[in-house]
Amino acid sequence: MRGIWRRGVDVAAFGLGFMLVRVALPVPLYRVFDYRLAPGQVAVVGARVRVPFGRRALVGVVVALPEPGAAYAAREDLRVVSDVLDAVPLLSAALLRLLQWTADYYHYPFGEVIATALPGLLRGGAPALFPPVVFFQLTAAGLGADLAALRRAPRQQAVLQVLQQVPGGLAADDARLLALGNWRGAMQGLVQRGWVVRERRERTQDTSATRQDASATSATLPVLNADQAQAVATVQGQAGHRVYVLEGVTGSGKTEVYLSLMAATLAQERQCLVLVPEIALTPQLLARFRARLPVAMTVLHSGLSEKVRLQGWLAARSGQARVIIGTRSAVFVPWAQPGLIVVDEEHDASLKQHEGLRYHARDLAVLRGYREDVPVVLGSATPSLESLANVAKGAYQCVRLPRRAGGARLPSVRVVDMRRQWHDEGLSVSVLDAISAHLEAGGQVLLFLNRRGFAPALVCEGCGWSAQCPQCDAHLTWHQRAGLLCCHHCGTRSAPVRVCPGCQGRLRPRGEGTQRIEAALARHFPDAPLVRIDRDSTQGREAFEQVFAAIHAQQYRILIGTQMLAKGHDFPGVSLAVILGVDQGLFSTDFRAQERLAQVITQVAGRAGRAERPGEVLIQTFHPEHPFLRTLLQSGYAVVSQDLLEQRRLAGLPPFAAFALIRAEARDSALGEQFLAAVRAYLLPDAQGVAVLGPVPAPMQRRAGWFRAHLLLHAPSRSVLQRLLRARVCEFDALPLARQVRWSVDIDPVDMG
DNA sequence: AGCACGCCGACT
DNA sequence: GTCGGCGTGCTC
Repeated sequence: MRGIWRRGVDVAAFGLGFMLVRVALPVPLYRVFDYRLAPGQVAVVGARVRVPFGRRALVGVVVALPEPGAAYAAREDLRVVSDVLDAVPLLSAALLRLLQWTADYYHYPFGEVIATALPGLLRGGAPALFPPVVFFQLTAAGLGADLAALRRAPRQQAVLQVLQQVPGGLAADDARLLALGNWRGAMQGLVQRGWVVRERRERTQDTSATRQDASATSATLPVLNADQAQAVATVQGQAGHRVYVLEGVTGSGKTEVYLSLMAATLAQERQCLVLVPEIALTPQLLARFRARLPVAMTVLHSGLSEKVRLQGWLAARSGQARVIIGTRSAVFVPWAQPGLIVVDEEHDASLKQHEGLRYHARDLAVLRGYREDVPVVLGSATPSLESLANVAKGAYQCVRLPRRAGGARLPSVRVVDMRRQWHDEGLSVSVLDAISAHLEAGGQVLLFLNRRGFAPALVCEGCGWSAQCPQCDAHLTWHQRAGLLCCHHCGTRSAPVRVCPGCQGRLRPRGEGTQRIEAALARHFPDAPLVRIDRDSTQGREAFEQVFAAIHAQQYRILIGTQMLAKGHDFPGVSLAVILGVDQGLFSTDFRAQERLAQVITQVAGRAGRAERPGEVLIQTFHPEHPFLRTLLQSGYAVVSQDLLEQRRLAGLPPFAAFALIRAEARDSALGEQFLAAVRAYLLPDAQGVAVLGPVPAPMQRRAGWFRAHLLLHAPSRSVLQRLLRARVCEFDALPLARQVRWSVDIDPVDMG
């Protein structure tokens, strides 16, 4: 045997042509595949390989090097690796183990888990190198050129000036160029003068995604108040892995605590990974970090171009990016020097992926922190019941910031009883009066309603008919601005119906969406500039940024919006927050509805009165006596969440039990349930301790033309549940009807719909 | 998932 | 007589 062995058994090299690699491929199959290496090929665990698979070629990742041993004789038929794409592991052994665990826990094919963890370009086989970039460099003539000669071409002058400061040349995506705005025309002019040459260059390090802010040349450490200092000391007092729940009321300065912990981590030459629930939260967090930490940072989320995403991913992997800010998929990003994981807004349901590999980024962050022995900080003003239960168990440690920073007071919260007063288009007199008082006092007013459109239904006055989605079991939402009926479940849009098709009666919008509230407010307060912020009004990220800048500049006095408005943003000028549409949350059948309602009320309420001005919060409801609302208002989230936890414990619901939801959908109404009946029959003989409930039609049975059904598995613990599912989910495909339905397994489902 | 093979209806 | 429907079988 003439194999080359480096790093123990991690390297397979040609010897007598019998080296094997075990490859995970991006196919929905619960297994891996063995291949032979051709003479001369070398592959390491974690490297990508291109292999023949059936009639096609696929890119997979080497996950093990099986010993040929005595079994080799039987394996001469193995196919041969076509290409080894990485000379060094693209994915470390530690990351592969995390991905393997993810595949096992969420019952998803390993190869597909790996594929979701890789940037698209790497998945497709692109080299793991920073993409070449266009460089601009001065010629000798350009170096000696006189700036004054360009007096009549100020843009060229500006570009030349920048280039003369950087003799090595500048990349087209360099911050110093981007800062000039529209520089391309001017650069072209300089190229034509013969002062600049344009060339493509390979690069070994990222020059854009990880760019560090030139202004933050030294760490400006935050000045912490006593609570913050205590929080930081608690986390720093213990080495290695621990999970901390940083429970900080809105305005208490959680970000300052993150910054402090990050600065200490960076000082130890380690990297920081910060996860946020939404893309929209990354720019402001990045800006705050950049202003304070003088290190290269990168952002990773699905809104980036493939090239930029690859750069960021590689920068994290190489250690060039010292801070990585990302949405949930960033939990899988490789890093060279693990240091600290922060999960911001850890209660947010967006951290759970709701299709494909249905992982929870917070839960995986905790596991990853454990595996890599780094602290994990879960931050929220309204921690999830899961995290609070872990605190109660002693598994996580709670660190509190109970006061607003800067001495700001918490807002006063009042319930407005809708039954006792006149209201207009969903706005009560009390609310209208309060808005007018706050506007007069110079404050901004924020109204929250988690429903887009003008009205959630269009109903006939005569016979009660209402416009229904042809694809879903749902009302169409009336969008007055666009003049369209829209389905919020499948995206169908249709021209409005003018009269009732049954009785020719008049149609009326029923209920309120943000557009209707906007229209009513515009009528009541014609002089107050108003802005609506929801998915319909604020498309694209720059639109979002611009609107927020305008709000900060007090260009708007009234803000009306959906959760887009409620998540994590600071509005220092807002003195009144009004929360509308809480009632459906009070009586929802979803066992998480009250937790979510408590979180959203607390989060929106936190938007009011952040500075010296005391804020006011109004909650409009037809059920002011509801015990949940009373407790929330009298005692706050901390008490309500403990109440809800106790209810969950008594009812045997998560986090005191483990759920898995098996979903199936088909074009034919009965197939999904029939398939799930087969799943049930398959599981039942070994389901001791696990309640198999259903199959039942999903709460909204038809959606986008698919009939949906569920099977709910309810176990006293995750391990009991996993014991049943292990080695069984991978057999579901062999059950009758499996090929005629779309099925999926959702472990720890967040959305039970 | 792809991509083949294989056996029954309406078309040049 | 073929083109083509999607059932089912396999992928190292």
